[in-house]
Amino acid sequence: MMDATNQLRPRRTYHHGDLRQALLEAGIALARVGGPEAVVLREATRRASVVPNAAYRHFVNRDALLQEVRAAALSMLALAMEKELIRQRRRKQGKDAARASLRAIGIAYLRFARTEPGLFRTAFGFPGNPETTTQPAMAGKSGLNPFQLLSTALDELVQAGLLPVEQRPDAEYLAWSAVHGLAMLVLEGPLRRLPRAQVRRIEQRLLIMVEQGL
Amino acid sequence: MMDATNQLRPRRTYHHGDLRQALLEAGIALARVGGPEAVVLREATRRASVVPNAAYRHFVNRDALLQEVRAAALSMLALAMEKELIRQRRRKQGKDAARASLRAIGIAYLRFARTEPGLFRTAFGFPGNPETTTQPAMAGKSGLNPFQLLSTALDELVQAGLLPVEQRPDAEYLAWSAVHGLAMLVLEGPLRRLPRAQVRRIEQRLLIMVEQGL
DNA sequence: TGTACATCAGTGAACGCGCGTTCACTGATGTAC
DNA sequence: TGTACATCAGTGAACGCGCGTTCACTGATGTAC
Repeated sequence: MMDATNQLRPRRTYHHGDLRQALLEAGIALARVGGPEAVVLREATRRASVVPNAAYRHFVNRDALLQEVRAAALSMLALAMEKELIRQRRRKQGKDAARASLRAIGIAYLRFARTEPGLFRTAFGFPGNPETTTQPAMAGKSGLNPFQLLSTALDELVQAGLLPVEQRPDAEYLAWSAVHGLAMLVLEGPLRRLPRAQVRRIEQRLLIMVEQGL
Repeated sequence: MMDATNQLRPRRTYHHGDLRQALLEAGIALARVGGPEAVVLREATRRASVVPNAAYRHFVNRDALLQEVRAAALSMLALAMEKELIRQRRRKQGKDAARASLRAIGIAYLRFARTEPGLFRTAFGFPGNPETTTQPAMAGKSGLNPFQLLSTALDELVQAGLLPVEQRPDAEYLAWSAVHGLAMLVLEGPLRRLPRAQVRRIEQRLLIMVEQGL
């Protein structure tokens, strides 16, 4: 976060300095708390201590801002996945490492949904096809977005001989479905009120189910 | 649909006859086309040829109407599941029948999401805990709601010796997650643009994955 | 069987809400000479 | 180095939007005697 930029108090200068960035950060903060529908243009400008229509110097409309917030959320998830990949693969080789990769992706996804529900919903909770386009803003350090990281993990599984080549095509959709579904049910479905510990156990079992079932 | 009730043209009588039912049907029609957010009180009253506030004689507020629409959607899904159960279990016994039951639930769920996306989203696409409460309005002919039908199928699996008893608890959440996730990805996620045939193939594989993975 | 009256289910008019967005503007910045 | 002027990034005021919801009302229905 910038200090002089993304402020709530009135500016001294007439010009803001970096309004675009400030609006984006405000948008991310809003999404974090309330999901995509909370990304309200007027509120973002309020937080940047700027008049509502000033936003139009930097974004063609509200949706443009929202898309950038979404890209940022996807990028954060990619980063979290990369981190978990390193952690899970530590001291592992061959088949173990391959299994650890897929597991890491799943764990990071489910944890992101749990710890950042607003951003998760912003990333996935409304129509859009974020995963197929390759846009650096959605990626982590590796330059891969979450979907591509999953694909890579599955490729690894094939190379390690743990997934038959003929099962490889579209396998990301199977894995993704399971993990995404659980995330949604926990987030805003009937599993919302389940105790955290129970949810964690279900998560573990789900990941095993995917591994076995693929 | 009633004919004299749910009309678009002005009534002859001052009283409507069955406004409550007409509003509910209008609400379902709206949900069918545009999902939960399309269930707009004013539009429902318009369709019933009635002034907006007349709705308040029958529903305490918009949300009350929406909840009834949702219950109706869940009930329709339960009905579809019951139908598919009969179809899939035909001429099957023992283990085959048990497997067919789980399969039927999954198939019906995925088909409902595909053919009635608006109602599906109304049933599951927003916060709420519809599955745990036992409310007849959400149920099919058997009196069971979709979640309970899934539970029953899993019990059957245990009885047939296809699912270890110790794996039974919470198994519905695993199965549901997979199927729900795919439905969401197809409906408003990155799989939206996939050709129907490919989606069908993925659906088949997903159901197999669940069966194997449980 | 007829009338008086309470109850019910509609009407009519109006609110506030906060949003996204457009318009014509002005203060600040940076560049050419 | 100083000045004139174009460009840029903000301001100020206002819109229409359609919604959910409240209020005081009136026409129709059904019930008690």
